[in-house]
Amino acid sequence: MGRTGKATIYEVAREAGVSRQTVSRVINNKPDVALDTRKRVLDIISDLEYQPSAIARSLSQRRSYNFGVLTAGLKYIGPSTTLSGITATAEELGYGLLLKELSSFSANNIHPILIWFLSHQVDGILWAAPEIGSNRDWINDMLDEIRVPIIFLTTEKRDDISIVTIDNYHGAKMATQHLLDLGRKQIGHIAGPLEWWEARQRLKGWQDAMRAAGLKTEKRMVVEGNWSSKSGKVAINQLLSAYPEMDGVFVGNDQMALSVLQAAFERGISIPEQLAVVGFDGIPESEYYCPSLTTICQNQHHLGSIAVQELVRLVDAVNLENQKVEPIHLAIKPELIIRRSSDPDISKGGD
Amino acid sequence: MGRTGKATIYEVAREAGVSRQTVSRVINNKPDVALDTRKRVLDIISDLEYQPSAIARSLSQRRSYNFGVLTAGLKYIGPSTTLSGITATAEELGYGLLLKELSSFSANNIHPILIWFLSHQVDGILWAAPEIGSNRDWINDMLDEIRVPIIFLTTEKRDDISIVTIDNYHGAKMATQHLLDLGRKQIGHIAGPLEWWEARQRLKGWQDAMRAAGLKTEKRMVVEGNWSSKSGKVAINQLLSAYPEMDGVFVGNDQMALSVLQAAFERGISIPEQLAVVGFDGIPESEYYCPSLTTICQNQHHLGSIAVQELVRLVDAVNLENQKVEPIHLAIKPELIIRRSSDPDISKGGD
DNA sequence: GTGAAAGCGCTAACAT
DNA sequence: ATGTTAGCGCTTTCAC
Repeated sequence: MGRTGKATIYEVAREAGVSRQTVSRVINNKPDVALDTRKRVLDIISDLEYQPSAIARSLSQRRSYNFGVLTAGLKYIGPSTTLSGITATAEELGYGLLLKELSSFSANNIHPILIWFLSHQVDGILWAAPEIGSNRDWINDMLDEIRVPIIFLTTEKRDDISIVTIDNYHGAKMATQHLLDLGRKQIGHIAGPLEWWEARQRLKGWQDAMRAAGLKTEKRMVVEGNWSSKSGKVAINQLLSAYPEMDGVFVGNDQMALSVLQAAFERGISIPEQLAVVGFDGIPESEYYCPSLTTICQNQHHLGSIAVQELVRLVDAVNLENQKVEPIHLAIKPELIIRRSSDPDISKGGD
Repeated sequence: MGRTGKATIYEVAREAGVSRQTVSRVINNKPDVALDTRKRVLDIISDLEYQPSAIARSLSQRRSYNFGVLTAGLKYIGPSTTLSGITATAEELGYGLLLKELSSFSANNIHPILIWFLSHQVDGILWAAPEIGSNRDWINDMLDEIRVPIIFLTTEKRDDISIVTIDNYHGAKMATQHLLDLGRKQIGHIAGPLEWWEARQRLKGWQDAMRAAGLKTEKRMVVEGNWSSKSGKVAINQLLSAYPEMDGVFVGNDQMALSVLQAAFERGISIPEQLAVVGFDGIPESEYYCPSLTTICQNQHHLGSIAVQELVRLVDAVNLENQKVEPIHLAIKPELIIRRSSDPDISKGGD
């Protein structure tokens, strides 16, 4: 008949000879509708190709069954993989998603985004942009303006908010310890941009692992990159000059590690014999580098998925049980994947 | 005062001693409000921390200023880069985004997604999932159910829908022609999964360029991969056996090309001297491969951006000028980036 | 089991 | 320049 979405609950009620509430009960699968009434209504609904308006429902019910998601740096594989985990799990649990992306990582005009989410009656918010510089400062001022549960990903621990993150510190320690276990003692580090909390955690993990092994960490052993392969190339060249006796290097991410391999190749440095390399992230390509890359694998898809699950729990707690829940703090442990760039005994490449 | 979002237009009207309509005029920046009335209302608004409800506005206005975006494969860099272009331009042009991701590329349960978008009063839809197998078949049945403008990305041309895409065919011809210009005559191809329209276009570009050069294309010169580095490794090994005289290869994407370089390295095949390699995509890392990779660069961020711009044009045309517009067909030309994997005269690596 | 009335928060179309 | 009326399409509450 009329095109989908044209019919309203009122038409259905009229055609079925019942009231709008009865139709409402049917479409929401509520009890207290006689079996044959329900059937009659369902028939009319399919006849009329009736589709309830989510907007009207949101207005009346004062909730939308949607979450607001704030992301940043979608063109990088990490954030987009996390988002992918978010979409999959939200779908599974019956929630839709409103998406905003920060135009720059350190953008500070947070208020309009929050307002936009809230004005759309989101049931909860996922703050999936990384913590950089002072881009979490707004929390102090605005936390109580937010009337819905909110979960922050990849954020330094604080007691007043819920956080789900990867344990970067632990991952970095594992990476460094792996190099130490291989007998390396001159271990450098190419850090991510230290404005990033994650980069600082990884640096700290390297430092603490070195110190725990009785080795000292000097300034010249660390160079800061910006996650890009390009910056990695600059960094490794600088590091090789400043720290020529280096026999192992923990690189802040796999992209920068790629450039370390390229530089070594160009200079005739053999990997892993002369220089053992460990990356961080575990991107799929890392297995196909020359040589394949030892790395700390963080499952960012899982991160997003867990975050949604926890957010749903918070929302349910508030709505169903009407109880305020304690903030959640989860840190997912990453995993060491040993490949040829650190261990010569590993077979040559992916196959 | 009350927490943000608590106050309604009614409270503001009462406090300011005007009607709701006047408040509405103020918040929508409409004319016909006296300067001092406007000021008084604005003061009350900021006193009460009033925030209009986007939901109520959507219901009443029968539009939401939001677009529905369907994506797929966010964990891959292509789709997520496109999404990034979409978010940036949507933000710029004043639109919000409702996001859905297909759980698998070839998923066929499209109807619920469409219904979900429409029930949320989206002003338009961006279909940003790639065309694979028969996953566009639904268009025939459902196109007239969709009451809003819709733009398809990366879709084979058809006259009844609007399409914005990269010109894959042209890119593949450029890649192959580049190898021909270098004097190579034995040129193989590692294709993407041929279920994908893009993969078929790239295959066709290779074929046509070869034929135009008077060279014949045989079955054994082509191996099908699935875009992953892993599949690329299998493919290049197979190709080297079936087509040993090969002196150039056009690889369907950069990830698979990475494995070609790894395989060549392991077998002692020198690149580009013995085998010239061209990839497709132009991912940032490709510059840092060993050796750096010649590739066809497609600007997917721009693709997403253009798609949004065109969608806004369609929406405006319908709303403002109330005119039906002809479907749009745009094909963005990709760009050849020459690096060391095809041309030995190029300097060594990124620096 | 079912229905009537009131309302969610806003805007379009008309008054004045 | 401002106000009134009547919705937008649904759900909640309470009555029957």
